[in-house]
Amino acid sequence: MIFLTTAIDYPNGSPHIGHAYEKVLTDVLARYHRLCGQKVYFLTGVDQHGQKMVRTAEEQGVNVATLAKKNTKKFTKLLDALSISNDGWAETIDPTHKACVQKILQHLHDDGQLYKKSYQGYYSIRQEQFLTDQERDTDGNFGPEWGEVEERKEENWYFKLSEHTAWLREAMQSNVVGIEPAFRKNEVLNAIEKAESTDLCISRPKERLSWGIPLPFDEDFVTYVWFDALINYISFAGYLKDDDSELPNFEELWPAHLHVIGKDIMVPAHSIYWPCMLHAIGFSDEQMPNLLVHGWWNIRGEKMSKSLGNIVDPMELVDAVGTDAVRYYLARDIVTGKDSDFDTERLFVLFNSEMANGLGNLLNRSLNMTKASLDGKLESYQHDDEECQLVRKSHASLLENFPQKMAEHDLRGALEALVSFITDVNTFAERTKPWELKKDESKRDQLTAVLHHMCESCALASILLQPFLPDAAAKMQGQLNAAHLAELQIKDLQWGLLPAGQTINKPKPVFPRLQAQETD
RNA sequence: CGCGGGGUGGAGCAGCCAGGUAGCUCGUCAGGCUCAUAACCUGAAGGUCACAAGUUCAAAUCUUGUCCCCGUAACCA
Repeated sequence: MIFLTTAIDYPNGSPHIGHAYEKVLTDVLARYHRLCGQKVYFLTGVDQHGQKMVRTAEEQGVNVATLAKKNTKKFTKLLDALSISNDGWAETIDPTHKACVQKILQHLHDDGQLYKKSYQGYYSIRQEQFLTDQERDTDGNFGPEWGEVEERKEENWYFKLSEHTAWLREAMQSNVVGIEPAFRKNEVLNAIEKAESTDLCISRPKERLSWGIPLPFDEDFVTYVWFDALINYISFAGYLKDDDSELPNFEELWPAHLHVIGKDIMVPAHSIYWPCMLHAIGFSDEQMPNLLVHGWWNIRGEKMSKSLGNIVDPMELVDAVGTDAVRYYLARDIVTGKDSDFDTERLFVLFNSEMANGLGNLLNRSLNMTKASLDGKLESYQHDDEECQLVRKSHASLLENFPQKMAEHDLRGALEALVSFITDVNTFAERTKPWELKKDESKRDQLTAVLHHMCESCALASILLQPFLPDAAAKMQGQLNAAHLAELQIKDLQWGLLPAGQTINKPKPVFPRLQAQETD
């Protein structure tokens, strides 16, 4: 079983293009694994607890639970709009999750991993954490990034993070916890040093924050939001579930094949806290998850921000250009792990040239000619020549390259391989000129061969496109009149997916060209 | 010397980890084709791969140094 997760989003506002990207990235991987014949469990969700939710609710003058519900809906709507195929849905206010978190806390408490102590120091309200001298700037002050800082003394519960850092360092160096891309690992190793000297405060006094999961052994406190949120990866995977629960079978899912996360939450949450938490709970090295850390979409070289007014709303984008174009662009124009520039013009250009003009047009011309000159039926044929062989060679090399790129999580590379194949087939059409062959009845066998090569190529393209653009792929298969293609797995793919005597359906553009610039 | 990322034809980027003819998309110029979504195909121009030194038979790729740019300042992916 391939267990894939995204980060769970913080619904104190509307989703932006970054949220959309992470979902699409993970969805493409999930669908690809399914295409490989693997069982997949794809989990995504929302992190509804935490002080910031409370503050946002106060600002808007609504009940925090109401706000959580309202904003959560925006995220589920986005999943629909993007055709995300998640199997599970994680909401941290779910009682099942709460029960699991409390069981884990109790276990850690009984195991001596937690202790209570009083701490006096400077507290950043915005960051919801106490500050140490390490956070002071060169002048000895706390910078503006911490917002309002006040001196505060309070008792809290701590997790003995420092007792696990030696193990973590070793685990990181030996790839027990895998991190992609590799260059991110250094950041983690540097961050471990800091964790060695500090334990993690995992509670917040109820008197000042009641919106959270109460500690089972101390009613005066609720759980720190990260400690709560990270556990979603196992709680919704069925860890410590009740017998009558409908959650999946944990032993089948765990460890997570990949936690797909953004670069901002790698350190410390996912690369320090999370492995140490699992280690403390009792998970072995073999049960450690892997991280796929993706980059950010910038806007014209600048960070996306509300103050700059350059936030890209994925819902508006889907409304304007459609699900296919958004999915295609997010998968196509970024190197997994790196940052990229979000550019609507690029979206138009790439989608129009590669999908509409390239693949869509290829399918359309192939079917039209098959319809017009062969009565829509691809009979068996004898003809073969060098041009046909070239197409089959390109077909074979795509079948080799595409899975390789996907295995490296290189979505862009996989799509480039697909586009390159499409170009080869279009070239094939130019050279063999089926529109001339049809004028000579004696060349009917050759014409059939050419059109079959074109349609066969479209059949393969439709299957490889499935993880990226499932709706478009289905439309292509509908026009090819070959619904059976959707049932095939990667290992089944070879030349000859369309049987002799295949009749095709009426062609209709699958990828309408995106028109002009959007009106903003 | 906090940490990290980056500097590649007009634009945007890949390639760098595992050195070996510099690649992709768009743009520009010229041509071809007409089955198709005014789409498709061919050819051309255009780069001292930031700079310098080093290692090597060979460096965009490895090492060292220098100069620039951008994050690390949540809106949080």
